Amino acid sequence: MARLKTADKELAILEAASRVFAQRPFHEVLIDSIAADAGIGKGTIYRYFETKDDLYFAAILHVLDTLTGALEATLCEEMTAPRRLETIATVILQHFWERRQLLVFFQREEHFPIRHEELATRRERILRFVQETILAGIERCEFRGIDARIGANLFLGMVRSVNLFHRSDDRLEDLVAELMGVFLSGVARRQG
Amino acid sequence: MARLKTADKELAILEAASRVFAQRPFHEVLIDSIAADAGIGKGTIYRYFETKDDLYFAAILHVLDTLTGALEATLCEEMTAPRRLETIATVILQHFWERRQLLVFFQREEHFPIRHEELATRRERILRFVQETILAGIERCEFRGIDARIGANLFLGMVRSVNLFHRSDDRLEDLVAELMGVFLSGVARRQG
DNA sequence: GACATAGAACTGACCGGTCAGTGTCGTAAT
DNA sequence: ATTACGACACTGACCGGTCAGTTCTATGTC
Repeated sequence: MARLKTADKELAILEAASRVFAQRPFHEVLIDSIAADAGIGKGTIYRYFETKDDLYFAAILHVLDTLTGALEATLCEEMTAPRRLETIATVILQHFWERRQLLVFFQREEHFPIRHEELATRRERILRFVQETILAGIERCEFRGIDARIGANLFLGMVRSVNLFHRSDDRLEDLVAELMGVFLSGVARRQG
Repeated sequence: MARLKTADKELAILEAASRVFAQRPFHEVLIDSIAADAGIGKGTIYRYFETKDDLYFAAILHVLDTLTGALEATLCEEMTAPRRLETIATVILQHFWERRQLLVFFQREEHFPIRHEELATRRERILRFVQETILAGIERCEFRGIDARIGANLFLGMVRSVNLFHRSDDRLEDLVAELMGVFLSGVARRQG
């Protein structure tokens, strides 16, 4: 293997780790598998990460940061609130579509109560994209006055759920459309 | 400890296991802790369950089955579709309110692809409560014509999310109300 | 007396983490 | 251009602790 710059190698390890950790629960993942996946020696991993826990944790942060980056890149332009939410949902799901196992990282925090703070910050950042969009929507009278924090969490809950139920022949855009339909209009039949 | 009938003891082990497994990830849970929590000897556990994996798995099924039972018990009487959904949300969240860590069991399935079938059946049963309610709602013209399967999953996604974001001073009924508001009416401001 | 249990003591597979040995690179002296 | 050297990244066989699972004895319980 060609020699990599340090930063590149760390990234390669993180990528490998998130691939492997996404597929099996922590205790079934061998450091050797991650090393193999990254195409490097086991010992090298320990030059970059103190322990298996550290690596796991760093992998989660890596995934969340990548997602945040993708969101930031897409959301810079001006849009209506509904359009913006649709974009968020699409970016999140697209980001995980091929490697959708990674989406479990969204949900695993509870198991690491010690580092909960650090993770909460990352989650918070993603949540805030949604929350601020909802707030803006309310101000611009596109949305009715709901609790933006709760609304944002409910929205992300729906996005997450897509990961659990979608079938291989479902098309991303259809699912997003259905999600947006429910979130914007609800399921109740309009009176009259 | 007083002698228990076999069935009772198996139940006691399952209760203890779900308590303990709910608090820490699999690899941090010692069989000894479960035995201690159940107030029985370690050896006895192995009279009822083959391996740690088996026990873990049985604990998940136990939790899901208990929930299903609670749902069945509550949903026997006739209700409107929205009322029925509200009841489902309340029962699920109430069921996990004090021991909400257990809800992670909902989400861990993916990591056990081997037994995925068995778990999928249990999940399916809970999903069906929602799905059938939605279908009935559509038939009775209480709901507009959405894809009931997708709708049910989105609904459960929201319910699940409540578990992740609620704060200690949030009141269950308020959260359910907000959830139902979004699911029934959406967040968009009604025109006119 | 037959059987279930507690729980301590035991065994050994397993795997996280280490480190001595092996490249690989940059530099500089010739 | 060639050689030599110091620094350090990398490797993977190996070590040692941990804990799932077993066994066994004392202690009930029926």
